[in-house]
Order: sequence, then structure tokens, then C-alpha cells
Amino acid sequence: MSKSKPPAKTSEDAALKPDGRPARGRRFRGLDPQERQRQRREQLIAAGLNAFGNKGYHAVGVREICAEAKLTERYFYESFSNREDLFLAVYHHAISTVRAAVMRALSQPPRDVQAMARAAVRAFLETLRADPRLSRILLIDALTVGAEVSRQSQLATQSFADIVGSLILSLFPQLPKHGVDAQLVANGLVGSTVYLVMHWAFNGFKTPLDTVVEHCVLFYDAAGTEAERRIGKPAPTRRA
Amino acid sequence: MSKSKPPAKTSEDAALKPDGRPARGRRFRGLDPQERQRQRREQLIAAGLNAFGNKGYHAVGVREICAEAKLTERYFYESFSNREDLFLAVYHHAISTVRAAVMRALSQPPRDVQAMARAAVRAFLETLRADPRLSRILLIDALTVGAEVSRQSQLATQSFADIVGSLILSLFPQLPKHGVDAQLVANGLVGSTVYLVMHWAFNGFKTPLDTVVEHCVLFYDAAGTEAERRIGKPAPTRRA
DNA sequence: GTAATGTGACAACACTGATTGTCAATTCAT
DNA sequence: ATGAATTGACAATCAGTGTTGTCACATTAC
Repeated sequence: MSKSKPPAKTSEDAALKPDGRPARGRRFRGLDPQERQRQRREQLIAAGLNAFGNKGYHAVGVREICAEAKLTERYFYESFSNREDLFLAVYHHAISTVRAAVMRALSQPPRDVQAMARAAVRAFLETLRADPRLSRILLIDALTVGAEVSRQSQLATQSFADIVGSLILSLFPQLPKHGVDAQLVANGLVGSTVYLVMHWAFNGFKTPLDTVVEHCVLFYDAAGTEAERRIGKPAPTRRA
Repeated sequence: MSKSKPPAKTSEDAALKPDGRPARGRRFRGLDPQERQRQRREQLIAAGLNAFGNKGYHAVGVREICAEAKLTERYFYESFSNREDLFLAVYHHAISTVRAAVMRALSQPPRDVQAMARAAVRAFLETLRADPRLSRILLIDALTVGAEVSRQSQLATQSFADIVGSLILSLFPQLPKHGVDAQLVANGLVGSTVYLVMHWAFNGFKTPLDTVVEHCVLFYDAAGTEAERRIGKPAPTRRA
């Protein structure tokens, strides 16, 4: 009976008064109402990143998150409709961090494919090591929080795989003619990287970063070599 | 106050009476007490496989499992100390199924390495497709149920990776001298396979099995080719 | 048949967590 | 200074889960 969700707010909605008034609240602590709310939201996301990232989604409740954010439950439901909703925000924050790091690495002075792959993988690893909470969020919890989150997670990793896939296809356009699906190869490559990173992370990042990076790119190298072999050609410009 | 675990039964313990008596109950429905208990245990595991495999561990409670097993809660705690304990049993059942299938495939008439890899991978995929609940149990939930389960899961997949690793090492003993860690390569290979399978499973097994198998073994092939390249040698007996 | 034992339905209990509501104290606009 | 807006602490409610216990009934051994 208490399961009445208002209009099912998905996450964001400005602070509106019950009545029709513009409801422009006054300034507090030198800040606009919207700005204050934004800050609270950020605090909650930060707390969520911390709690979820350290203990796992299923081991953390709203109470704990609010305590960590130094906010009360009321403000939780001001910004998020439930715990999963918060996780989604945390997830997006996490994946944006990773994406930004990888993109920055890729936008460095132009080099050959191998060097770019190496740089991208290294950025990925460095980001996760710098903030291990991201590993848990992105690699583990994202799969079991709920259907919606899984979907988003699939999309996100798929977007990475798609990049790799189209890159492969641009390097070896003849692959499909030889019964090789570039997209599946890309998925496999992403899989090998992700899996190596998982092992690395779960064992406390003991293995030197360079070692892991080299073994990750080894697979990209290997895929390239194998592609050449399948095509039977000496390879189109592998270095560009 | 109600948190008193008897001697913390981990899972299995015969039906013993409170007092010291042998407690050999009488036959019921033509079955020994132990046999009946064993059946109940199996029912619970089957129900757990079903419920966990379809809805996910965190979405299923003890009540629901008991309902599905057509047993009452009392019998649940007769065989398992809690939900996680049951999951562990279900997990072991699942991984045994997979392991058996793979081993059976590997024990076929001797062939070359590539054919064996293909057979093993195919057995893996066929098993998961035949029972999609296994996918969820093994690939998803195993990571988030709890610390103990994660540990066991790590061990199980690691044992697969170890096999691959030592196989690689036996084929290319010179690899370490060239800065390549066979164990990391093996992990990457397992990762690519697992990841491809995950995508395959989560998209309803739409891609033809043969296609997925071929792209999985492609990575094993590629790793072999790359190993030869790194070593600089024409390769030691690749086919055996 | 009768008594002991196994069984199933279900109540009871203790917890935990999510969500909403209350209220006094604080902060700011005027 | 005064009153309204804002905040924080916390109570209250509600639902769900794990876990143990009760009790009537069914099944078997004797």
C-alpha cells in the first residue's frame, strides 16, 4: 500500500513546490537552491562510488550511503528514486572516467596502431589501478544490480568493442570474405583484456602494470597476425 | 539473540539424533532415511539451480526456493545452513556438469591440439546452451554472491586456465625466455572465450554455435601463431 | 490396532532495509 | 528582528527475509 511511486521520477527533476508557484527558493550558504541540490547529488554519488566500490552493491543500504554522504535519507530520495537509480548514476560516472582516460590516450600525437592500442590499454589499466573501486563497479556489480543496469553496461562495453571492431575491419576489409566476423573478434579481444584486468585487480594489482599491458596487446598483435594469415596476404598497412 | 549457529554446519552432516543414539530411522515410502534426505537435498539443489539460474541469486529467497522444491523451510535448513550454502552446492553442480562435458570431449580419440581445443570449446558451448541457467550461475552470480563463493569460482576457472597454461608451456617451452608469461596468455584466452560465450548467451544464443566455436578457437590459433613469431622459430610440433 | 516417527502447512520471532513523516533548530531575505 | 525557507536528526511505518517452533496428520513398525 505504501508502494506508490509518484510519477516514477527516474532521477532528475528540479525542486518544484507542491503548488504551482515558481518555487525559486532563496540562497543558502551563498548558493542557489539548484546548486545546493546539485552538490547533494554529487555527495551521494561520491558516497555511492565509495560504498558500492568497496563493499559491493548488494552489501550496502541506503542508510549507509546517506551516512557516508553526511546527508539524511530525505535527500537521498530527493535526487534518486531508489538504490538502483543511484547505482546507475555511479556507474555512469565510473564509465565516463574510464572513457575519458582512454580517449585522452588515443588523442595523443598520431602513431601506429600498435602504439595506440598499447596507450589505450595502459590508460585503462592505470585508471582502474588508480581507483580500484571502479573495477568492482564496472566489472562486477554492473552485471548483477538489475536488468536495466545490465543493459546499460552491455551497451557501454559494446561501444568499446564496436570501436575495436570497425578498426579491425578497416585494417583487414577482406576478413568477412574469409569467414571471419570482425565484431566477434573484437568481442574476444575485449574479453581477453577485461579478463586479464579482472585477475590483475582481484589479486591486488601485484603484477607490474607493464607486464599486464604487454600481455594485453599481445592478443591484439596475435589477432592481427592471425588475420594476415587467414587472408593469405602480406597484410595491408599494419602500421599507420 | 537468535543468531546462534549450532556447530556451524557447512553443508553436509548426516541425520543424527540430538542424543547419542545411532538414530537409524525407519523406512518411509520404501526409502531409507538417508536416501530420503538425499532426495530432498537434490530437490533443493534442482530448485536452486532453477530459481538462481533464471532470476539471479539476489532476487530469490529461501521461501521461494522451498516452494519450488515442494518442501518446507524446515527441510531447507536440514541440508543447508543458509542461502549462500545452497548456492555453493548449486555452483558445484553446475561446474561439475561443465567440467564433465569438457573432459568427455577431451578424452575422445587422440587428435592434434587444434582439434582438441575445438572439441573442448564446443562441449563448453553446447553445455551452456543446453541449460542456459548454467550461464547465469557460472558467469554472473558466482562473482557477487559472497566472498567464499567468489573464491571458489576463482579457483575453478583458474584450474581451467592452468590446464591451458601448462599446455602452452609444453608446446612453447621457450616462451618465458622471450618475456611471455604463459599463465597470463592462458588467462587471456580463457577470458576471450568466456566473454564471447557471455555475449552469445545473453543474446539468446542467436549466433550459430559453429560460428562462435570457430571464433573462439581463432584466438587459440592466433596465440599459437604469435608465440611462434615471438620465439622466432618455425615452431615445435604444433600438431601432436 | 497402537505408538513412534516422518511430514507438511503455517505461525511466530527477530532483523534489516526502504520510505515517509515529524519537529526543532538554523539560516537567510526583508 | 521576524518569519519563511531550509536543514538535520530521528521516529514511525511498512514490507520482506531468515530462522525456529508448533501442531495436526500421514505412514510405518510392532
